[in-house]
Amino acid sequence: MAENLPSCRREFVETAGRLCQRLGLPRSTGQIYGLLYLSVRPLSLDDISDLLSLSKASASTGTRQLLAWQALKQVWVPGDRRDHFEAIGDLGDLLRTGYEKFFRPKLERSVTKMDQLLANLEADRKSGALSKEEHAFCKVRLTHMATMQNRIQKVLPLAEKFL
Amino acid sequence: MAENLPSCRREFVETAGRLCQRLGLPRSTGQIYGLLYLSVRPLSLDDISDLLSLSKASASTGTRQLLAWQALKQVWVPGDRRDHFEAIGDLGDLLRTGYEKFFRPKLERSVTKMDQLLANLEADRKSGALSKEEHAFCKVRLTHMATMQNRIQKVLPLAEKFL
DNA sequence: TTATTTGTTCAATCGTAATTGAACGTTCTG
DNA sequence: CAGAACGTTCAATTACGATTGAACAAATAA
Repeated sequence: MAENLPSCRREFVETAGRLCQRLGLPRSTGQIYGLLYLSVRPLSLDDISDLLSLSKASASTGTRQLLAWQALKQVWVPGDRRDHFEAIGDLGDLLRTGYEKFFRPKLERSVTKMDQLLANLEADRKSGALSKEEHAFCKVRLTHMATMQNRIQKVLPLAEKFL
Repeated sequence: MAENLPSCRREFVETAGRLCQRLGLPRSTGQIYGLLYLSVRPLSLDDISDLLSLSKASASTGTRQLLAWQALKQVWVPGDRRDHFEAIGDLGDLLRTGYEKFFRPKLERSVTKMDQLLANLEADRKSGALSKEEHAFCKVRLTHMATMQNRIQKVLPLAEKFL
């Protein structure tokens, strides 16, 4: 069933799959997006699982994930009862959404975490778990890290706007 | 042997470990860096594996990895035959090095890959594997992706300088 | 020299998460 | 209505890579 893709699309699918894999995401998800990114017409779940030699279960979970990331949209194909999927081509939007949904919340949580750590540092000093010297050293290091966090939080939205 | 760390350091180690894990790197590597980042004095492999309840093998591979990333330096402690390790505190440098060693080569390879894909696209057109319509569509999509690559390549060095 | 300490390497183990097949509920069709 | 088509869910399997213990080599000490 599979392997009837033109070589450029096959290669693209493979590359997209490996990219996702390296980012810690399921390979199949990347393959699905790659397949649809170079597809003139929307594809059904069956098309996807056939062309990629994936189980329909994988195709289903993968497409739902991609829909949640707004990387795909569902389109209706007249005369076919099945769901069909189309890649959203604007990669800039995709990256922006990814930043908003994925990175930014994580960065904000990390700032909260840093506050906790600094509070903990003072508590440890008071309880005697840290000597004066240790306390001073840790404080320098942690505040350095905190300023780095702030810079990242400032520069990312700018970079994001540029894309 | 383990568990005699002040709570702020313990928490920091845990956080650093989880961060690395989420980035697709070994948790132990993050733990090691976290431990040393808040350590006033250099630690030996035995110290590390004791304090983190890790095998010496993990400590060894982790420290060597971190040395390669220039996240640690090796220091000599008089009167002790063992290697000792110290965290390099400048996180800006760490990120810059990480970009140079990790991201940039990958980005450059991705540009080469894109050239291959575009060449492949033409070949598929000539061989008839792609219709004129398909060829045009894929070309639009791939060139869009190529411009995105270029933008990323331009903005990252700037962001990097800001940190 | 032999014994001990130290660090690395490698096959085996373990944990985690992706993938699958089967069972399910729902919606359409005849 | 019965039956088929479609998509989802979930337990079981599988694949991958981090971690480990043991064997090893190199350097030191006795």
